[in-house]
Amino acid sequence: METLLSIEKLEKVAFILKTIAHPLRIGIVDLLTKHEQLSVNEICEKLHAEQSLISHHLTNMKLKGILSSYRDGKNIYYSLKLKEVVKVIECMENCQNIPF
Amino acid sequence: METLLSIEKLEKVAFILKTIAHPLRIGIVDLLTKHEQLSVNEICEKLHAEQSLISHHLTNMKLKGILSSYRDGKNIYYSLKLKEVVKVIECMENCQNIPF
DNA sequence: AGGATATATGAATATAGATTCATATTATTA
DNA sequence: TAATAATATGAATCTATATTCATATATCCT
Repeated sequence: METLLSIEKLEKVAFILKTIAHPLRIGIVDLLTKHEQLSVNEICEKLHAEQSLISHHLTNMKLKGILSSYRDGKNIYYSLKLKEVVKVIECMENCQNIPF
Repeated sequence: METLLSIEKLEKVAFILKTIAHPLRIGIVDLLTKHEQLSVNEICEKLHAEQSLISHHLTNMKLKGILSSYRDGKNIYYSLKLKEVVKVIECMENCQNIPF
């Protein structure tokens, strides 16, 4: 296949992009660029979303290497592990030509 | 909601990311950064994929403002319209820390 | 006009992802 | 140790997306 990217790399890139390509998950990344770390509850409140739903998304993003977490007492704090995703969002954020 | 991004913007960003977050579609964008324009058949061959499947993806990406196309005789040539998406892919491409 | 080539389209199916709900787990505190 | 708070988990459901297949459309060539 005559591409810059190997099939393997295509899939890796797609994998990461898919993992963030969702309004709530972008919201999570966005929050964690501004807040170093946040508890699940804080994220739920800030995004006005259900605990269970946010938890599923967080678990998933952690599993895929985008977030990390640690427990402190009753709370679990999440933070950004794969910092590169911020660039992706900034990139889109500054995009004037979004077609709508 | 206390985020950098408004809900509206979160959704726009997610919309674009979702539109490229797929191995074949990343392959298409990647090809079109190197080739100014390509016919459907050329894309099919380079990506080793079925005409109909590629056509669906192309139509979809065009609909969402990422690609444009023109007909020349029997062929239809596609090219990149929303150049910003290239940056997104480059960004991921140069990412050493992809967790796998 | 008829055949060949390139592409698009639509319906059917298959697959994956998101959301909800009920409940489990872990830690804290009275 | 019982009650509460924070989070996770799993199954069920809902929704969206991808793929395939058959066929339609457009253009070109003879």
